[in-house]
Amino acid sequence: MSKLPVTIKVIARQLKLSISTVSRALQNHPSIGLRTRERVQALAQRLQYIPNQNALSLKTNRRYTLGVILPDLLNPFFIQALEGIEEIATERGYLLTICPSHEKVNDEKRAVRLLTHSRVDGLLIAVARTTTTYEHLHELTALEVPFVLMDRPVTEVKAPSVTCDSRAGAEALTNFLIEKGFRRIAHLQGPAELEASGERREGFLRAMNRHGLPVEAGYIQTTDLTTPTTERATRVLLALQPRPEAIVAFNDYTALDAGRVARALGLRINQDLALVSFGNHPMNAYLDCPPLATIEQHAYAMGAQATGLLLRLIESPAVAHPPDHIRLRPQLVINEPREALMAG
Amino acid sequence: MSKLPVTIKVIARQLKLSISTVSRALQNHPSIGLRTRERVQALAQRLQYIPNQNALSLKTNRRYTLGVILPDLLNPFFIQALEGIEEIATERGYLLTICPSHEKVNDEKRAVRLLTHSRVDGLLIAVARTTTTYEHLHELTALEVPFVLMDRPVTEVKAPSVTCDSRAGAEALTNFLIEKGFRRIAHLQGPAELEASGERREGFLRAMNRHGLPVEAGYIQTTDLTTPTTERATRVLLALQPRPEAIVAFNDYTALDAGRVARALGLRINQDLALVSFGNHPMNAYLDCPPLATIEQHAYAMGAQATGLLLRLIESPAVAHPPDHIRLRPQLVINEPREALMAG
DNA sequence: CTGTTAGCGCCTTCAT
DNA sequence: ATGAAGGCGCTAACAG
Repeated sequence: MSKLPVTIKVIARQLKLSISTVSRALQNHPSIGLRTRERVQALAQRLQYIPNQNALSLKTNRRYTLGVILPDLLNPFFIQALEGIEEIATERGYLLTICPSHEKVNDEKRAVRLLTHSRVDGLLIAVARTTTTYEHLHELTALEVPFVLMDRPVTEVKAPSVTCDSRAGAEALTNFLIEKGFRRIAHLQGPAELEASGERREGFLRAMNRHGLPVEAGYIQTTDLTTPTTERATRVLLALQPRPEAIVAFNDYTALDAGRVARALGLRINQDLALVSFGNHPMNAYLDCPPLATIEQHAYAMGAQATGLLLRLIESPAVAHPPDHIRLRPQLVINEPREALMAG
Repeated sequence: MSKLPVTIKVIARQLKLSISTVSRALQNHPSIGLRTRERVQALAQRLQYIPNQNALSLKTNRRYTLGVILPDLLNPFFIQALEGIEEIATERGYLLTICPSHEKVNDEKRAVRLLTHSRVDGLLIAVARTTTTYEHLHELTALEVPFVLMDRPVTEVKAPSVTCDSRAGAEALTNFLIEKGFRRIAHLQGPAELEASGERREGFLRAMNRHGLPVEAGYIQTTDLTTPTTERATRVLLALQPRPEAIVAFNDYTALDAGRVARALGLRINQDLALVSFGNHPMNAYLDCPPLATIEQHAYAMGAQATGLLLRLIESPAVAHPPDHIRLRPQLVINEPREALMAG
């Protein structure tokens, strides 16, 4: 019932030419007569000939496709990264096969396996939060499948990476608060399994130390990034004596959750309690009371650079690449209070 | 320099077996001796043999990959759809190749071409806002490439589709306002090129008519969905005499932009002016003043159902499929005022 | 200028 | 129970 596929063989038969002549004609090979070439191309056009990528790939071992493993598509950070990836990949003629890992190691391992089997030319991976064993990545190394790690650094794995310096970001946020005159600054840190949690805490502590400011007992609370936990942690912070004047939150969501709790307790945000955070979440633009400052981590640039790196690995495997580690400089973004806009 | 790939040929040579024996052994073909099978599988394991999907695809004409063309990845609606797609695709063993069209016809056409060439098994497409010619889709039909349209209905193209009944949604929103006691209700409609714009306006008008309510002159304003235009349109609406008591906005962003303008003019949201909208945007959960009500369009379900449909087309092409058109029932979501949470 | 041949990796008759 | 041969669609020497 289904139409038989149009191949160069079909074209050759119809034109009473050999298969190779047709092949060359389609590639504008110089040795083919103009006359013949035109006949071939005309028929190919008419028959809507489409070269079979599977056959080409079989020969060249190239799919012109990159595999992308991302932990969470609902997180705009990774979507922005994806956009950066897409920009470069498209520009270079590559397609993207995307696998969400849902922050689960198992899904991540499955994705690595599937993508390897499907013979993508290389992989871009932001490891899941729960990934603590790395055989699947070591296996990629063993198989010599090029891959680049993004966002979440994995010191244990020898592979190029593009990450953002969380420590510097946290330090910048804290400095910002200190310069604004805040002294009793607390930190809502992320879960231990995220390397970023430790880095941000370090940045926070460093800024405090450098300014000779003490971190009061209990001023560092932990959240697993779910709303209830963040709310609980915030209540703990705000019940401390003396009460913190400002909080460096793990990310924008954390800051919002904390802000809600604070207001429920009757505190005025940015007066009684200042909040700063990580992420520069697009939704901030729509909030009446976004975090006072937030850190832009350049997800887009991260994706783009990782893709550039990967394509270099793929397209010139001859060169011995010292495992590149690109470290992006985070950027402090100060959110203008909404009042400015109200005036307009 | 690069390791030569492990193929069944390599295994055969090492084991002094024929290629076909190895092939069969790996597939647990019954006619292979247990002893041989074990030796083959053991070596394959040790050598990290990975079957070459390109070779398989060449024979079977199956990539176990679906192409997905989405207009805008930064729009959570499409990401939710993507999650639905991914759920079903993964469950059925398919990978996804994703191409953003950035709401541009040209990117969309390019994507269709690339995906067709790469021989994906089928396509899921939400057409770009600017798509008004459909040769690229008709071509898919001609090539007998299975595809399913999502979200944005294209009456001109004969293909299965999964969409959400925008008209019913707008009607529900308007009814909600009327039941709340609002009478002077305005509408901020979307751009003409979106079929959804017309549908939502119709739903709005129908609800008004059914309740015998007039739509005052100028009570329908248009926005291209950018913030400045929405702000301008809102100013126009709010300058009208009599001033609208409520606005049915095209989507949540529109409602937020409108709300900001209203407050800048000194109006109290949900008292002097009620706002309802489309989208059930996740950010609503973090807003102090989300739209009073919004329409959930079941992006996730849409993606999942479209994928189910597509896989049916792919896996049983024999059956003559009457072009299915699944129409999802939109759902009215009433946003609780934030005060409730403040109490907690 | 064009045709013949071989081969990419794998599966699948058909022989043995 | 195993091997040999052909073919999926295409390209690229190698012949003429």
